[in-house]
Amino acid sequence: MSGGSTPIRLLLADDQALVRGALAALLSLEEDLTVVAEVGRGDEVVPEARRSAPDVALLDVEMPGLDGIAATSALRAALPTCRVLVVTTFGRPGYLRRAMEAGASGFVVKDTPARQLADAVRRVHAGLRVVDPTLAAETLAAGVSPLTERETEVLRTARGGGSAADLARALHLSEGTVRNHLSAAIGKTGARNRADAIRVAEQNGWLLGE
Amino acid sequence: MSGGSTPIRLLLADDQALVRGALAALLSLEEDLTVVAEVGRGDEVVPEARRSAPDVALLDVEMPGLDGIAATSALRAALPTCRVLVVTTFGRPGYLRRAMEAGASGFVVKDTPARQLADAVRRVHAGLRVVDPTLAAETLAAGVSPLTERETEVLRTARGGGSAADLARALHLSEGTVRNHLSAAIGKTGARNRADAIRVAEQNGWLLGE
DNA sequence: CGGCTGCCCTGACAAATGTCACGGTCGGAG
DNA sequence: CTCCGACCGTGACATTTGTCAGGGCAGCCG
Repeated sequence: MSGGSTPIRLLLADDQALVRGALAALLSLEEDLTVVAEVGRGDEVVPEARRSAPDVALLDVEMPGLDGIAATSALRAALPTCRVLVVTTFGRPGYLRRAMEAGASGFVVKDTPARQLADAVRRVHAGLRVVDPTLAAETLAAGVSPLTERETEVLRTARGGGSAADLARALHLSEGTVRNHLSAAIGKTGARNRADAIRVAEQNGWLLGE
Repeated sequence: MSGGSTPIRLLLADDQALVRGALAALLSLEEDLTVVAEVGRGDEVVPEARRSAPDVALLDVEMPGLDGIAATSALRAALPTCRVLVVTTFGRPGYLRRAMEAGASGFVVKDTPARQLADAVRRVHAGLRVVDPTLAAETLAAGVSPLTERETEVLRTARGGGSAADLARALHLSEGTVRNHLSAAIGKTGARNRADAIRVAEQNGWLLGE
């Protein structure tokens, strides 16, 4: 199954040190895999990758410094030969789409059995694509974001919890305009509240780009 | 440091299979530790513990079926000799307090370096208490919940996102009363919104007891 | 060009949310 | 017993939020 030649070099990126170390232990059990680098922040991925030249990078989505998706783009641009496998905590439908668009070769949720991870790494290294089938179905169902640019921006700013007047000031808009965008977003997401709309949009990954 | 006699028997409970397996791999590297059981739901902890008789149980807080805190109580009641080490994703200040009240011997966040985990397990097994010092400080700062029982209940129900009228119907109260409790909670949490108050209360672990 | 669509912006209006003052009950302290 | 404080419950009131109709501006197609 795995040649006895040079092992696959791995970079791990996860903000939770315990999980990172545990994954390293798990993957190191495989003879054809070797962990050459570990980082805890998204903005450390590219510098560390330049130094250690991994074959495959395992990136978490939720990370400080830089989004896992953004880190994927940056890494693909900096080291095109390095494949990316995104390993995320919870399978927000839109994350998969964004990750693939950013150049990831695989997408795995942390619910999957541990034994499958090594196989996923090998498949990605071989140039194949790896996706959770059920998650892929959900992604197709969720579709692309129906929100317009302004609506997304307003909703994103509204996460902070300020009042409509605050948002208006922050975005240099009239208070009524802000409320109108919010209303449109509420309608499109099928929510009842502003808070509800934020939840739905976040769950679908429609608020990503920082 | 560790005697060559019988190893410490461990039970792992975490809803993310990948993390669970990775932790098992990490801990199995230690000669004096052995993982005898793994479960993915809170309500499977006690039955599985009865069967496998572990010395120490590592429980995540966020789990389906039964809260990690509640699982701690249940496990302490069922097998008093089994120590509990709570290993949680994010260190909500109030979680620590609740976990200790429920009978946990230790509380570790997943940000801690992987090498310390095995030591934490050994300390817990030896009858010592293990807590993250910075988290302990935060917990004291956050203090006990200032919310009254009704306020907590209303806030907890409000998480679903319904309108005040919905809450009133669900709780058999007047709509005005619901708004009043909400208002009190908003004041006590220092929030501006209902949504804000929910966030703050959740972050401090004041909404736990299901 | 004229018509059309889609997005952005805005103010007026209705509905919800948050605040306030008040009354009732229970338990402990003086 | 009486007072006092804490909690619960309620309605009236001001503020905020969500909805609606409509105007302005770009791009696209006939």
